[in-house]
Amino acid sequence: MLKILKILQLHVDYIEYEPIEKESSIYEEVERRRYKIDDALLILVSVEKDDEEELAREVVKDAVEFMAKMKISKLVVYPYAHLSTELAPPHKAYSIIKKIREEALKNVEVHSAPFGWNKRLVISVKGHPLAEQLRSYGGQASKKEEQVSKALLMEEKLKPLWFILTPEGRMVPLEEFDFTNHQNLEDLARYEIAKSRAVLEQPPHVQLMKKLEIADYESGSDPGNMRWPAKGRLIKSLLEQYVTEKVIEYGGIEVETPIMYDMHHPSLEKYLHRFPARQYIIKTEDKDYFLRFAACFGQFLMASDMVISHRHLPLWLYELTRYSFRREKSGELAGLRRLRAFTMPDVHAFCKDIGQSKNEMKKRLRLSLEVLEGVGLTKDDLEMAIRFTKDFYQENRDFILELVREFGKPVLVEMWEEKFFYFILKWELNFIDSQKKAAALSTDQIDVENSKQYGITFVDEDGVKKHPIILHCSPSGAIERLIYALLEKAYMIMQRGGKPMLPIWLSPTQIRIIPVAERHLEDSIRILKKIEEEKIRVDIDDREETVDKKIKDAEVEWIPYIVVYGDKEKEMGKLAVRIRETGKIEYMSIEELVEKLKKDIKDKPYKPLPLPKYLSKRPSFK
RNA sequence: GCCCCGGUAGCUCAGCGGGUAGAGCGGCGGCCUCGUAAGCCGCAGGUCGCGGGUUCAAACCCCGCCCGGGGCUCCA
Repeated sequence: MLKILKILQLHVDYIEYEPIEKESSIYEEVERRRYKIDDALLILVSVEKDDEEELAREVVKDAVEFMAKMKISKLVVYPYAHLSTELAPPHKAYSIIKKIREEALKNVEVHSAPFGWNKRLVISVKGHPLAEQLRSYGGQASKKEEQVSKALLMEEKLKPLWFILTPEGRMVPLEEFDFTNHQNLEDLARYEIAKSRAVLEQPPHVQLMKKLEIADYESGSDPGNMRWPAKGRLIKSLLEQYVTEKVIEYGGIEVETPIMYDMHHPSLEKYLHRFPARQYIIKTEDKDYFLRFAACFGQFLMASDMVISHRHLPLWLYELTRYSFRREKSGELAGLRRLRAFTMPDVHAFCKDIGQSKNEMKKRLRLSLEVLEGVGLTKDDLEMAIRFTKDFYQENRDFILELVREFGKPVLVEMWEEKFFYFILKWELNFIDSQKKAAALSTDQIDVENSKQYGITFVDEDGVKKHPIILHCSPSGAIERLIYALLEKAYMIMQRGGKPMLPIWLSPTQIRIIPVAERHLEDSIRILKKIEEEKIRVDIDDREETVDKKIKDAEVEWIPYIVVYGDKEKEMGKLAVRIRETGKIEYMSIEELVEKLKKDIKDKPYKPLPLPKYLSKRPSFK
């Protein structure tokens, strides 16, 4: 059994203590009053039985280094017995604490809380990730320092192994894989492991989302909560509808659940504590609530009240959350890539056993690939990552390989020695953006714990109540992130000299009609009405501007089809259609144009244009 | 949360060794009725992110805060 000196190290806004009464046979003389120290590093020291005095130097060295890094000038040494059940005798503890103080005094301003007293203690810990750390010193190596931060405790134990798994079934250690022709996969691996970044400019999609009037920041709200003007709302709404339709097509059952939950609900409390991310908290007179950060709670609470038979399984419950909230640290927010309020389609599959869950997972990967493809992202735009435990891999090699084959390209593998969250396997499809950053879109995972936590059961063939296995899948990832990916993709096309555009079914205006002169307006309106009847979003630039100007404005809006209508067309009985994709002008009848568009759109959802059809009547959201 | 960069007209930005604000685009008005990426002329429009300080004087210097970006950290 190795003994280590335990220290809880806290970066505090302030600490305030007041000696109340003597508590130990050994104590220091001290004036009984309130002591307050601002902006300091507080070390709560607990000395255990076999701790050595030499450790004091190490403790101080470590603290001083940290203080220099964080620009903290004051150190508060606070004897704190409560970190251990095997305390050293008071005289020994006191001498080690004195030693720490002496060592520290050589380098920094030291404040010492008195030893041997019961004290009233008030602290305010700063909110950054390094503000709270449990440190241990000593042990056999006498050096190995351990950094554990609350909910992430488990993660420390975990030493992931990285591989690339090819569709042929080769499991290649990362450093041995030849990334030629797999640039994006290499970028993903680097992003996941090395976390290398060297970008200074703002993500390109941010400028595009503003310019195209899709989304913008809203300073009147919390950062990471966007505003969505008409065109953005339309695109988002179409995507929401599309994903929902696809899930229902695959057998999903759509439900809706509340966006806020009781902080102290027994099932939720446990789950909440396993999540390091911070929540939005809503305080009311009698209770505190948190805003959901996923659809899980509502669906699990619902499922726990359902009467489910093995005959009903697999059962897919689906909800599209508008919104899910995560109060991400401010420095992590980025345009539409990472938000504090986001729209998340989430479909859970309740399965009878592992066999069934594997089967469902394969279907869901197919669903996800279909959804992303429908949105305009192909496998060339995506890289897959799979994470699983060693045990699961050894027992399920074939299954894992099937997933890789479905994707059809080598994938990044992260293998854990042991399970640490609630899932044993998880895959994601990642988009690599123009800055080489990876963002997860679709994902699915096998959860073997939560049905117990939430008391979700089904009655099996043998009449026994059992806990199902739960799959958590978002077939598209956050809708906002989908838009981010589309805009980043368009930007990359632009960089290569191509013309950026959105998929035609998502383009707010699909056809713009430009009358050459005022006398062509009447005919143009007739054409507009005819096209509109076919459920196509069409508008008309009736402003008093030159044709050139109107063309330019339509191009800047990425409108896929621009129709110029003047004397020539009137005479010919055909439309001059400028096609964005090819850059060519083709002559065709209204019917031919409609036909062409319908071919583009296929079975994708349609919504009418939520803006005035006459550009002269249309305000700008800029 | 910390470190770095930025915030000036609706938008994009210039001005910043201190001396009471500029351009282009957009908007409005007028002329032009126009043929596939910006027609011409004129006008209006600004608490210089917010608050405090230094100064005879602050967009400019100092402090605090807010918003955006990047990095660190993290991503259930």
